[in-house]
Amino acid sequence: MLDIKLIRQKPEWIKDKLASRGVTAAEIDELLALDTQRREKIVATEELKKQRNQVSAEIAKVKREHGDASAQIAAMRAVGDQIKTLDADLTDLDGQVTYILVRLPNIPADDVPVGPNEDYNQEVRKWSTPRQFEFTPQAHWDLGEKLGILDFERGAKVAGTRFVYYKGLGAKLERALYNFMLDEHSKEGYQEVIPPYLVNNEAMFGTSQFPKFTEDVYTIINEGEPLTLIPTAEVPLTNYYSHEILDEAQLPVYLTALTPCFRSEAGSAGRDTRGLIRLHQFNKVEMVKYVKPEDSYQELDKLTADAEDILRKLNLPYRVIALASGDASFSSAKTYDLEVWIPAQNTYREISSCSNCTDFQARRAQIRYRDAEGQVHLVNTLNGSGLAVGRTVAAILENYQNEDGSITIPAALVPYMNGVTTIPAK
RNA sequence: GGAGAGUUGGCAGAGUGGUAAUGCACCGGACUCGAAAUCCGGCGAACCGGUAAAACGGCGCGCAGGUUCAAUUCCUGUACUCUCCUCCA
Repeated sequence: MLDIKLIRQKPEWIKDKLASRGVTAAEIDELLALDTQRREKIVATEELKKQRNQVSAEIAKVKREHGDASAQIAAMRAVGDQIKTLDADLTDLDGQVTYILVRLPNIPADDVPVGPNEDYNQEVRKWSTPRQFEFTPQAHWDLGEKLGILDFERGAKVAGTRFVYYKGLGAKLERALYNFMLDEHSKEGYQEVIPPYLVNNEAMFGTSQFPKFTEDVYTIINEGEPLTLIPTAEVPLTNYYSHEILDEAQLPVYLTALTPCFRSEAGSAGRDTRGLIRLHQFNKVEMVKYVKPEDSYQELDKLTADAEDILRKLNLPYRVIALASGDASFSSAKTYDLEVWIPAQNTYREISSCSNCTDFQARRAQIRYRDAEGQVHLVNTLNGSGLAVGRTVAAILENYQNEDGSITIPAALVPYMNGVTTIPAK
């Protein structure tokens, strides 16, 4: 959520900044008009409330002295009615202001490429070079099925399309990967947590999946109370400190968690229908940071480096993309995507997204800190995948495949695989 | 699932229709070479409006409604915490 005061002060700047994110100038103008009305009502109602407070004090005094206050009481009855009417108007205007405000995306940082979609993304750097195969590399789903470590058919039978079973060394590879990732992040100072996988609407609002993106998630109703299966651990990790005021000395806070992620993938029909790239349920190791505002961009670089480090240690070629303003997520001011090389598709595919959400989520979720002078400020929040585990399995299967269909286990993972160095061909 | 108790400033903790005591902590001053102790004074969450900045005002006793001229106090609903019972991986 943006600061309404900032929108009041710099409306033209806001319009310009949000134009490439699909926000029209008319929306901002409407918001400001409603905000002006709202503040006029506030002044009017507070004036009456002041009057009521003063007269009520008089009434109290008269009553204490056993006098007659019926004239004042009658007057205040009328004032009370006026207040009631004004407050009702105010509630209505508040609702209208909030409706628009919570649907405005974050302001892109100054160095973010401006553009409406992914065509305007910029490659920042590339690491390593894709391997040259002396044979035609197979897709990971073919490898996985042949090796008996992935079973998409039974996933579909039992749950539906976009579900999978991992088996045997496939399941162990997934487990090895996330243990490896969590260990690496722990070394960098992230505290490992196991959060709830179901969250309430307030949490979904705090990280701004709600109210705009209700279609993308699975929500279950339990005795009338909705709970949503987390689409990412960002939700429970970032809401961990919601409605709290931290001490400045506590910052920065680094958290990491492995969780399953659940996404309805509404609107992605026909895309990545095979394999591990786009499933309704997948594991992801997430990193979340709470930092002071002045540190947030430096922390974003570190966060991105921490995600990259996993790919480097697995020796998987990747590139770093700076997302264009129109391609970044709703709450992000600046996002780097990491894309890993997928040989069978002859392209790079997203495996991590690292974002600085500045104070956007902190304002929604009311996450603040108190500085040495006792002043209260919003924290900045960041999140990044480190990494999407299923996609990492896909990348390993494809990049580490041998001509006979066997898979060499990356050296860094061998200790996590109990010494297994190869997934043998069948 | 059942029963009871609780939720008030950084902490502790009173109040119970007339508009939030008190203690500790914190800040300033006195005393002192300095400190402690003592004394005097002050500050009280967070938020909103207002202002050039102030002043000032509103709100504020878990949350949401209601009754009332007036609600921390009464009524209704609800969340969470604790204790006991019940059940359970």
